[in-house]
Amino acid sequence: MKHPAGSVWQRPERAARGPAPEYSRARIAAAAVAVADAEGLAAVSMRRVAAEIGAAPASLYRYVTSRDDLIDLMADATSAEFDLSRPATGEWLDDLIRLGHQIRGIHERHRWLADLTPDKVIPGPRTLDVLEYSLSLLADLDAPAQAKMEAIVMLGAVITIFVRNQPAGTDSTQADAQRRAAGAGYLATVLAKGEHRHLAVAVTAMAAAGAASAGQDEAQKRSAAEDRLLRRVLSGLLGQ
Amino acid sequence: MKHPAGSVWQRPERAARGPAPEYSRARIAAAAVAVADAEGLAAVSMRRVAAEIGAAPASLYRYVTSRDDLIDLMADATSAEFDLSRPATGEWLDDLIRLGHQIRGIHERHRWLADLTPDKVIPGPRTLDVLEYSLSLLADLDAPAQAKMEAIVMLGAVITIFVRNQPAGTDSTQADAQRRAAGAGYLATVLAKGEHRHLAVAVTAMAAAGAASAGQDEAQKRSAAEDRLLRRVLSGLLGQ
DNA sequence: ACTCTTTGCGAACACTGTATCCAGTACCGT
DNA sequence: ACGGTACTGGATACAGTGTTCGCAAAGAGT
Repeated sequence: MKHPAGSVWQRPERAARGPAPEYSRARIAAAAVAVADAEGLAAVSMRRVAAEIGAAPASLYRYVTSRDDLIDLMADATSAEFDLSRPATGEWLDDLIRLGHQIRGIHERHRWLADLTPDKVIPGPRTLDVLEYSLSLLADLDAPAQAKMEAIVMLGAVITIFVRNQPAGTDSTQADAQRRAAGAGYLATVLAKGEHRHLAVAVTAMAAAGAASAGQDEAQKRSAAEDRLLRRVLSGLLGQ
Repeated sequence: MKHPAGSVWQRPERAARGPAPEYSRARIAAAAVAVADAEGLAAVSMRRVAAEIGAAPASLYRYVTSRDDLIDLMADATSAEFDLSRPATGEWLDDLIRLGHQIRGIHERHRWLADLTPDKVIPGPRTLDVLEYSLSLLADLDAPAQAKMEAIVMLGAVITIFVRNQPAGTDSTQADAQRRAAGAGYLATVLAKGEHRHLAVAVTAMAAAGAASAGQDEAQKRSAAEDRLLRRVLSGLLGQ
């Protein structure tokens, strides 16, 4: 066999025989996360991460069978930032919203998470713990297990949308910002032609709302609006 | 200036002077879409698309300034497949669901659409037409324009999730399927350890539902379940 | 007919992920 | 104690990738 089968998580981190590894998955993942936080997911190349920890590029493949594996490691590393200690309060919607706030915080710390395709990442142990915790918040709710799962997936998806539509603190990559601006420019020229009546009013409405939330405590208003939207979606999915 | 500024859509397709272009954006986009349909988005490289239309790799850059531009072209090309002729019926929820069915159909024909990051693609003219049409379906509904926009974005996002969680007809790439299987394997070993009670019941429930929809007319049931979920989400967002 | 702009393209650059091979090392079973 | 074994880190190489540059040819406008 060429590669030891299965995901990163099934392979033992340390081999039975042979010299002690010089690095570790955790250290590699941390380095990769740091690079992604600072320069975006595209900057996370095997060579870059290897250089960051002082290793040769090919050495990483002793810890990881592919770049996808590395990204699995990164994703699970962020899942470790959840606080899963707070038990269910009995108000499942509030609990879910609170969980949403955690997700949002983590997404803001690691904006590259929004670039991941959720179902291409193999969930690691910490991610599965988060999933278990999320479901535990809904344990007392009388709903089919499938609906609960859907609601949790939805929670993540909606928050991803929130984060994406939020102007990045330090604007992602310069090229990305340029593309965004180009898109806005084209939209303006199309709207100026006068067709697209409904789109025009929607765009101006959204622009007004965006300008309103430019202030600092206006960010709270935006957050409140997001909470309201989340409540609607979740209670639409799970509510009676 | 190095590059003519702005998105693909603002630049004129044909230059005023000089020889007539040998190819066209439409033809390039069509070739790229064909490649993506058959072999996935990763197979869409400049060299590949160029070869497909019988051009040299560097020639594509006369029509497109980057691969991102090419993908903009591809995305907008799929938007042309919408039927925007059917006017609003007065039942906005039904109209939205019908629109959802169109989205779903297009996503099934072009599974790579699920790999796109929606807000990194600059919407082209056809996509803006679809947006205008979508909003027109909600014209008579008394709701803030922003909420309507959110609902439409949500509609697309939910359907993307549907499509992703659907076993691909001809399974995407072989490597992708292998990773999926690896993930399932790891999940099984974790669940076997006995912790993750809630996750265990959820997973078995989803597996049972998945097995049930293996049959042919059982696919209709799944579709019905999706419609129900969509209705809940949308009426949760826009309903009174 | 002449000029200019634009086209198509060969070649090259700076990357990327990854496989292969090799020397050295530390454990295991004897 | 000591092979043999299984591992480690790494140098090198390969097949791709997106993209740029410079240049010959060719069509449109004057």
